[in-house]
Amino acid sequence: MMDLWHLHVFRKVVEFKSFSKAGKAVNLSQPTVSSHIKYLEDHFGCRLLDRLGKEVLPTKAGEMLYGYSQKLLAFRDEIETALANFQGIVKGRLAIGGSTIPGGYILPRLIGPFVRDYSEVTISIRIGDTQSIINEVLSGELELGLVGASTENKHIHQDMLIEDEMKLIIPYDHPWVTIKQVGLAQLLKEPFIVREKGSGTLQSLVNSLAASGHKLEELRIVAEMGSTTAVCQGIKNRIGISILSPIAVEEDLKAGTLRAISIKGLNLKRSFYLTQHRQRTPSPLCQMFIQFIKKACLKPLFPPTMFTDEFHKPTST
Amino acid sequence: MMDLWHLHVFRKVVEFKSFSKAGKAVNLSQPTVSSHIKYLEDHFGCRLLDRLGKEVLPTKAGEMLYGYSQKLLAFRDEIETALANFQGIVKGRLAIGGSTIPGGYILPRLIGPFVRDYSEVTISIRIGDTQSIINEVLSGELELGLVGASTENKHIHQDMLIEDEMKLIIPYDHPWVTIKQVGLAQLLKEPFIVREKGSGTLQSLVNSLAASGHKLEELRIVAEMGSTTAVCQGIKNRIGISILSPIAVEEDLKAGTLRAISIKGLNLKRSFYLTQHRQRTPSPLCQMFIQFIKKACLKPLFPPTMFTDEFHKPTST
DNA sequence: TAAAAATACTCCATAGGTATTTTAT
DNA sequence: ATAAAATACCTATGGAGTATTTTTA
Repeated sequence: MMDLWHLHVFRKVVEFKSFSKAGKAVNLSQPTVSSHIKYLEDHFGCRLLDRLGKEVLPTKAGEMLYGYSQKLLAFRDEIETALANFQGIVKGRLAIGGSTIPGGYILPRLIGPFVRDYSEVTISIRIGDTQSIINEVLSGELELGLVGASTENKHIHQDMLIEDEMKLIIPYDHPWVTIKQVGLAQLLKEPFIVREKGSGTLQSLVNSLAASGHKLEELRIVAEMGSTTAVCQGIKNRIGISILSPIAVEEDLKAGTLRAISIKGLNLKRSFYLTQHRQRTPSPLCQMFIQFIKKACLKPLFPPTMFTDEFHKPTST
Repeated sequence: MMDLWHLHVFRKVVEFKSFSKAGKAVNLSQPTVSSHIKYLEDHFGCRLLDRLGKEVLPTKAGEMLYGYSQKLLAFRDEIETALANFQGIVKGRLAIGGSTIPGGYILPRLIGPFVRDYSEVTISIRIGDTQSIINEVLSGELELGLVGASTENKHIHQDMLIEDEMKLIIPYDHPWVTIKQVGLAQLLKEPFIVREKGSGTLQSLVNSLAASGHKLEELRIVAEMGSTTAVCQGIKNRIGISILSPIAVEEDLKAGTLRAISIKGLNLKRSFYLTQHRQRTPSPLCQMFIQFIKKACLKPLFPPTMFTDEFHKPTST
């Protein structure tokens, strides 16, 4: 089969008008060059070079092949450089998926500095429930996910990125705003709003309760809402209180319209995991992004003071 | 060095999503396919295919390479077909040179049927003296020439194409029009016009005279003209008579304004030769043209009756 | 005669094969 | 347990070398 090496040698012969000079140029002996040219001439079934003794000149067919060779070899070089560049260069589109909290609050905050540093990058964030995000990572539609722990799929690799501790969220004028910690027993009597079944937030709550030996049914559930925002509105309208991630209600906590307090005897910590396909090789862009956000998550995204009274003092700047 | 074969195998793996299926498709064993892919991955320094067990899918880099491979291999195929077609196909431009008579009268008549048969052909005729035509054939500017015999250049191959017999050309009212043959002795007394020095026509005349033991100076030369047309005008204006190729004055012979007669004791035959570079491979187009005009010259181009009285009778159609 | 391509031959690097192991479903 | 890729190892083709002959300026 004709290959690029033959054409490369041929090209050199045309350029040097000599077999032996071309041979020197590509570190081949003159007889080897002869055999390459012979191969091509046999392959195409026609003479490509006229050996005039003094110099070697291409025939019409040789001229055609020379022109084509130039283009073909130039294109080969283009491929080489394109792939070489691709190695290091952070460029192109990165599709990330996130469940509600990561997709709605964490990722939007993380990608800001990244896209500022790498202007040729487009990050696409897709929000969905943990399971559908994981499915899309499996299928390859998404290269990366940021979700809660998955059901241990063999093809999924997860790496803990960030810890989140849910809090009891109450209106600013709720009687408990002055209390430092509420007991679990007290909570069970309060009207309570939950996220819909299947949501990560509800799942985390169920897990936490179970860890303390309780069940969801023991709560006085007065409403079930389809989104964090809806729950939030429910709280503000005094329908009930709920357990949410402070990250999701940061605005209201800052504004003072909602307050976050801890519950004694209930571990509400949960983690979000960087989620990748175990076998698929991440693109350099993806690798760079992972590196970037891991570093970014070393310094806390959300100031620890956010949930203290200190945090609610008017800012001086 | 990366070659097209690697890319071809790689492409098949991507398409079949399998090393072994790809191997079958290109008649290679699965381990051989493995080694090809390994070569490419080493060459580019990155993983190109993710082996997911169930199927094999390209990485981002693999996708890039696949796209490029398609183009590169398509271009390779284009080259193959282009050169394959070039073999048989009569197409393109053919540069031919001719000295005065062939370039001005013979070739224009010959190429007519050829360009009619091969519509994608352009014939370019360059007229010049024999020596410059031969030089251009040597340099490759012209692929073919039609000229008188050359000075036996080693690199020139000549092949007799057509014979021409020069005649004494006289005005229609010249006293000799009724005579069948003029003797050489009579000719020497007549006012005579010659072509300029260096012209093929003059050279032929000198040669013919020499063959009969005469010299040019014995003629009563009254004028020297730079072209056949000029000589012709000179004859019509009774400046003198001349020896020319009847081919060049065909129109006047037909119209009866000039007459052509033979000269006893003077062999005025000369030949025109197809002239090629001995080492250079002629293009298929050139080969085809040569074949064509050789066949065309078997039937006389100029009717033998042209120089008889019969010829001058009014045509009935 | 000198210089360059073609030819003859020799050799070894490697493409490709078979057999087997490893890995993943 | 099965199917597919990786690995190990072997073989043989042909790419590339040296030496020589042929060709041509």
